[in-house]
Amino acid sequence: MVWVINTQAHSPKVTRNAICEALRSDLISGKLGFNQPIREQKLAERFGTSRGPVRDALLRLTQEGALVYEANKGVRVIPPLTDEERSVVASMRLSLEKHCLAKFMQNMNKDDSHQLTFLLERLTSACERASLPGVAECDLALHRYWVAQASSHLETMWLGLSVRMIMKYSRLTKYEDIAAEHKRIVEAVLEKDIEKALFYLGENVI
Amino acid sequence: MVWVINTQAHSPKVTRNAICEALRSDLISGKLGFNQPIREQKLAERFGTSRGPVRDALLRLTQEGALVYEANKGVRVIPPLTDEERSVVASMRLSLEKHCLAKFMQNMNKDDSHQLTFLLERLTSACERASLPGVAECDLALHRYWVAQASSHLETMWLGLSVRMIMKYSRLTKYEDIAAEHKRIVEAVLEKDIEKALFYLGENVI
DNA sequence: AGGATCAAGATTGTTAACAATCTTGATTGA
DNA sequence: TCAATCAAGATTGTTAACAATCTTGATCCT
Repeated sequence: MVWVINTQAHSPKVTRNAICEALRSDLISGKLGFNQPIREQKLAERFGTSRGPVRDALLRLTQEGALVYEANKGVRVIPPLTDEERSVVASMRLSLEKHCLAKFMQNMNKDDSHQLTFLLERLTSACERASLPGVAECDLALHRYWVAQASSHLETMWLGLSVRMIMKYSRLTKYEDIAAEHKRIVEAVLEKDIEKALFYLGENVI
Repeated sequence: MVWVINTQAHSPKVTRNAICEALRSDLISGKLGFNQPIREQKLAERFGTSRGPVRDALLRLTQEGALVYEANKGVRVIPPLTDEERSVVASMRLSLEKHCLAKFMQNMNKDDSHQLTFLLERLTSACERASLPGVAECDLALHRYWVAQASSHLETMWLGLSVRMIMKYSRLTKYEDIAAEHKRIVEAVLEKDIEKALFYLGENVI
């Protein structure tokens, strides 16, 4: 995530996307409590735009599953998944991500390796700083990389699954474990050992 | 799906939803060709609203995966999934739907039975009429029923998976098979035979 | 006191106008 | 002829004003 929010009017292309990513980041890191209503006007002021683009972003996050919508009442943060729902979503995400990782490893080039190394370093450093928003975001960014490289079709689907999962879970895992788990995965990927990579991925995505 | 599209201004509450469902129906039934661009103004005229609600609906279908968006160029119908992608999506949908069907069968009441019978009849009749839009829609409506009853959280996710799948596939299956497959499933459900129901579901969702 | 009714404020829903961007096709120059 | 340039039209992006709906709290009646 390298988005820089532009409160000025210089690059209007990314406003919608930027609002969306910023809000998602807030949701993942738990800055917004469950069931808390989201007000369009507040966000419009925060991002220096009108309500239009804000509505676009909210609608998108709603469809992604991070927010729920009620007619004439706006959106609010979804209540957490039940354990049952969570396990279904996790198994879906795992099978999707295994497919993507395997496919990604077949076509991986030198630049991909550098990107992975970079993303892993970023995650490790966030874990050392013990910054929850940072960890959650870097974690997702790493996984997202190989999914996106494998299939842009599947990327949006993966996003929805992952955001829902991490909103419930990222509050109670140990930072050192996260860093170590991902180190194992990335090492296996760089060694082109598909079986090992998928195995460690399976341990990580629960 | 009992939505009645309101081109008049009398019940403005459902415009967004109505536009969304109508477009999805068009997409499923293949009225719009792959990669065909979708123009906001045309749709606004068709539904008798301004571009605002139309944009909302397009954005939602984009996130759902039926359309793709390019900055300043609007949306267009997604190109079909590759066979690889399709098999991943199918297995995700199957695991999601198996979970939901099992859960639904545990809590099923008398009204649910009637609904299922009704939806099955509707599907059968659509198959007899050999109307592709009708078959695709009734097929989805039946599956959607037990998913929605089991978990509204999972419903939106399921929709995205199913729409993508059916957009590629619904063009080349035999109508009699569809009716028969669903008859088997619903009968098993009404007999409360979970194993049998899940088995037939697995044969149907490919 | 307790509940119903109503009005004021807050919030979302819709619209139309305007701005920015892209596309298309004609024109120009070599 | 061919490519580059430019202008006109089409299309999307944004905005602000207005309409519809919901929420809140005060008032009134029993």
